[in-house]
Amino acid sequence: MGIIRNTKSVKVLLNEFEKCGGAISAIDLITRLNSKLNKTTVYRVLEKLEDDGILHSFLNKNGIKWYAKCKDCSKSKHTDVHPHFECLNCGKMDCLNDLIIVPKVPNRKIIHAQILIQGHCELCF
Amino acid sequence: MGIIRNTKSVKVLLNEFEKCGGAISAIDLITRLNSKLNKTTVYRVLEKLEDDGILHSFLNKNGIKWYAKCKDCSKSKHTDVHPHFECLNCGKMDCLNDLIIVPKVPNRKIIHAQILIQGHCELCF
DNA sequence: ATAGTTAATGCAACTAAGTCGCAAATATAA
DNA sequence: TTATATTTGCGACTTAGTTGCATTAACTAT
Repeated sequence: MGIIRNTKSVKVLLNEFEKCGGAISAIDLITRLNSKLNKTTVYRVLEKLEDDGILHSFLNKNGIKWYAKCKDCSKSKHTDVHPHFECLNCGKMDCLNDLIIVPKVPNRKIIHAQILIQGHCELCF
Repeated sequence: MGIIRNTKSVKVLLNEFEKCGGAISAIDLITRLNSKLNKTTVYRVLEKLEDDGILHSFLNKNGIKWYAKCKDCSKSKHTDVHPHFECLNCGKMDCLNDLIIVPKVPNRKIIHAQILIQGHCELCF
């Protein structure tokens, strides 16, 4: 999988992340780009960009999918395991820089971890 | 909110958690109990049991809602903030006992945190 | 540059988890 | 036992995300 061709859709989507700088939900992207791209295309390109280590995805407290740019990930591994912060007031999502120490769990093999911290952001403080 | 009347639905649902001992997804409960309870009722009673601090809910990696019994929560506060472990092989979900130290985030008020650890469980090890 | 190949796109129809309104049933208090 | 208010079941609905397929566009080799 992963991005093979440098299409208009890929450019449009990456540009959106460039402009905004932070995380964006899939549905929000679909709304914003609905004159330029089809819903299905948005979902498919996001998936590929994630496979390629360019974006990473995570869910908010309602199970809605969000995407943000990766810092140091590649096709082979997503090393970038950081917590996400969800503002319960305005709904904004941020990637936090802190690395999380995932506790060892006896008799279990840990592959990945997702940490969602909820509260009020700088603006809604 | 919260449970007011001691109805059949409440007993049936709590009994299911008693039998199983662990976490159960809402859809799984609906399937298991579909001869006894209506889908809407299941969702509504689960919500009330959560309000009452008897159950807590969390999402798996696909955004599917799971419920499990609380240990020391009440109507007024859900203190029980522990990580959940999702087996990527068999789909089982477990509550882990470890308490997680949520990192402080400058300029933000932290209200809650959700930690989902993914990997292989004891059986799928 | 051009034609041929293969991947990407758009569209419409679909899936599935979860929600809502309302009438009927049932638990509790008086 | 009756009155009242909550709970339940049902059907219809909502919405994020997926699928199949025909069309279009990007890349490759000539």
